This record gives sequence, structure tokens and C-alpha cells, in this order.
Amino acid sequence: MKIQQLHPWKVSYTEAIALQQELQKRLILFNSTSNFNLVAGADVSYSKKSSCLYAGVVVFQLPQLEIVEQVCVEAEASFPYIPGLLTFREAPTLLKAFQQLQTTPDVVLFDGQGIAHPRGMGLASHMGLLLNLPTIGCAKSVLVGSYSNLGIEKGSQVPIMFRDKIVGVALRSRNNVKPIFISIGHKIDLETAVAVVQSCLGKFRIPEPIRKAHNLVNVTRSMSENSI
DNA sequence: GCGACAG
DNA sequence: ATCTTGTCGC
Repeated sequence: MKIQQLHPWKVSYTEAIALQQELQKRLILFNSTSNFNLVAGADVSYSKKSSCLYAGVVVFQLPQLEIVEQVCVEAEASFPYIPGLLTFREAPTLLKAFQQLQTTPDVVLFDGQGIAHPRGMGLASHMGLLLNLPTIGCAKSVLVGSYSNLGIEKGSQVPIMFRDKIVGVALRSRNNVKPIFISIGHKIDLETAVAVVQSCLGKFRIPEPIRKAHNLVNVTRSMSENSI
């Protein structure tokens, strides 16, 4: 894929926050298409002993959920992990992976938040602008907001509220497990985002595209570390 | 000031 | 996220 640079990544914390506030205004919070058959999942793996990041993207074809392409790249971490600024740590490496992708997905799932973020600009939203693609945030825990109790059955869902607005949905992805937290990234609406995630559920809590991307980056990192 | 805090 | 063994449960 061709990726355009919107801004530099070597920025201070203050500049990073200013960028999020500025870019947030550009988000499109509704569907720009109705075709979501090519779904990609992206994830990043860290190394404790080398400051290396591994980013992977796996593209699935729906409704069969079969893999059509996958890529994995390695790069140096250049920004620390700070809650609210995850994008500045992971995006540069993720973009490098998307650059090598031959397929252009219809939508991309990210392991983190979309607009369910202090400044409405989580990883999935930021990546959506950079890739100019529909994106969905699919996090394993909450960053901002709160939600009421939801049923223990697969499919149960309740809205995540933040500053009196619905910023996402807590979704029970299988019976009796902790929910996953869906928020829109860019160019998609919440109802569609939840439907896309549900169509990507296999027999695990985490949607297949993200789960496979997670496996890919971990296997790649493990091989890389054991060949030293 | 105190507690919370994606990965 | 990473490090890390066994162990409880479907």
C-alpha cells in the first residue's frame, strides 16, 4: 500500500497531544462504503531486551475467514508507552508493515482504541487517517469511559459512555469471558463496526484477524531472538 | 493532591 | 506489552 506522511513522528509529548487534537477534527464518523469483505487485523509485539518492535498485518476474506495475505516487519522503538499516546509508539512500525502489503483491505481492526480515547484519537482512528481506510478499535481493556453490566452470553453488548457520549461498545465475544471493547476508528459507524467484529469471531475471545496478527508478530519475534 | 491509565 | 511454571477448567 501507498502511505502518505501526515506529520513527523519524532515529536515531544506536548506536540503529540497537539497533533491528536488537530487530527481528531478530520475523522469521518460514518460509513464511506458498504463493502467490508476484506478485513485486516494488525498487532505489535515488543521485545524487552532489544527495543525492537514487530508489527504484523493479516488480511482475511469474509465470510469464509480465510487468510489472503500477511506481512510482518521489524523496527526500533522511538517513543515510550504512555497511556493516550500509544499511536506514537506503534504507528511508525505498523505503517512500515502496511507499506509492504499488496492487498488493500476494506477495513482494518487494531488492538487498541478508536475514538474511545481522551482526545477522541486512539490508535485505530489515527491509523485510519494515515491509511485513508475504514478502521475499528478492538481493545482488551478500557482506556476511558464506563459501561454497565452486560449479559454473560456471547453477543451481549452495552454502550461505553464517556462525557455523556457513546464512544464504543463492550461486547461479549464468547460465553463467560471478559468483554472486548469496540470503538470506531475512521470512516465507519459503530453499528457496522460491531457487526464486522462479530463476523470475525472464531472460537476465541479475540477476533481472528487480530489474533492471527498477534500470533504472527510473536512467532517472528521469537525466531528473531533465538537466532542471536 | 489522588487515582486511573489501550499496549 | 514483557518475564515466567504450574495448574484449574471446558
